Amino acid sequence: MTKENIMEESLTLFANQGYENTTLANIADAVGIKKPSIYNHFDNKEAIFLSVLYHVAERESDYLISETSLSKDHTIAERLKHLYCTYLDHMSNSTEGMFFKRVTFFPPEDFSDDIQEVFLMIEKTLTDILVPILEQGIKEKVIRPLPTEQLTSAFYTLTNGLFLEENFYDKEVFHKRQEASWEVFWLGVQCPGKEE
Amino acid sequence: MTKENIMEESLTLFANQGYENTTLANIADAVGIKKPSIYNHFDNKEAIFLSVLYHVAERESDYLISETSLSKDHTIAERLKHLYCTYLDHMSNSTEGMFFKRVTFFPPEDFSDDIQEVFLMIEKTLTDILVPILEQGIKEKVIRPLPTEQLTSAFYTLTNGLFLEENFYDKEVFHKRQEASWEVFWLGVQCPGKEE
DNA sequence: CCTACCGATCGGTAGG
DNA sequence: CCTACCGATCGGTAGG
Repeated sequence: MTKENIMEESLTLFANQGYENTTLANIADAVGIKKPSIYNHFDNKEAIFLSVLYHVAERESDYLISETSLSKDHTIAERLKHLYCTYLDHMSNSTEGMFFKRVTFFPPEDFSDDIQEVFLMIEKTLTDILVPILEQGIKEKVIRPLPTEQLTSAFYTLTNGLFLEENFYDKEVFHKRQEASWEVFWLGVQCPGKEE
Repeated sequence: MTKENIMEESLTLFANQGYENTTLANIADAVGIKKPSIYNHFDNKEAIFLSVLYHVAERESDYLISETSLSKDHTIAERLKHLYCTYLDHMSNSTEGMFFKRVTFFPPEDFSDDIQEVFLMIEKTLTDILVPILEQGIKEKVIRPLPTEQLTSAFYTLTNGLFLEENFYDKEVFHKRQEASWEVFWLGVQCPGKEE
């Protein structure tokens, strides 16, 4: 029970301040115990981080699979847009998203191998959701017959770009950017002659 | 002279390790002086950061103006692509680029206002270069007649996305991503019926 | 520009 | 799960 509390509070602190700026005293305070009591549950600070990292990785994969997919009676455009919006909203507004952004973009040096492993795993989960939609879109002649690798690449660049921008614009401007960038992406990806 | 050395070495350390993980002892070692001597040139650690931040901001604006523009006897496509490639290459391979990436994505809390100011200033410099090219492109019917705000927005999202991806892919994969994402952007921005 | 030093805080330990 | 404590290191100061 206490162990789960330590992990939960550590996740929040790592997400908001980063690993290096979070002290064991911060964690103990958040949990409501004294600092040395943490050592009843974890060997050291690094062990807490790794435990949190792999736990979050699992939860994120589950989340992506269950929440970002849209049933097959929606159009390709709707399914792609839904994936885009849900993924962005999750990464912007959840503690897990913040944590994941931090550790992937500026990994604490000691853990860079573990973090890369987790990153590639989650990207693979997303790719597995994305590729069937794109292939279906190409088959229906809604999406240009470009290599799927190129299409997924452009999709990831789009979402990654908005991650960064989310830090600098207020909600309203960010939402305009999100829509504007999506529209240009969609124009690029759409089959010519199919514009609405 | 020593003051400039302190700023130069601090820039490198901040770029590679981040502000919080750089100690005054690190800086002093890199410069080749003892830690207290730093206080002959700066009031405290924060003053070093702000000094570096604004100095780099100026240099970056100058760089953008002088290096990313291409003379008017190139096509719109060439000028846009050149701006894109030059900007990305600079952000990926220079110490200044690394510094910017760090501070814009996870700003040290105490400086978030200053960092936002610098980010918006540099974005404005880039907008002033970008908008005339886009307007010319629309006039020549090479670029879709979308609002320039939407076109610049998509361009920034594209570069920001790659800006981050450069951190977690090797050079080869990154270069493929850079090309793939550009092509989709260009397809979205290009006037229909003008595809090469 | 240096030596010598400060109080605060870091991750972690001893011992109950 | 706690009190009491460790050596190392942090940003910063005194004084020359």
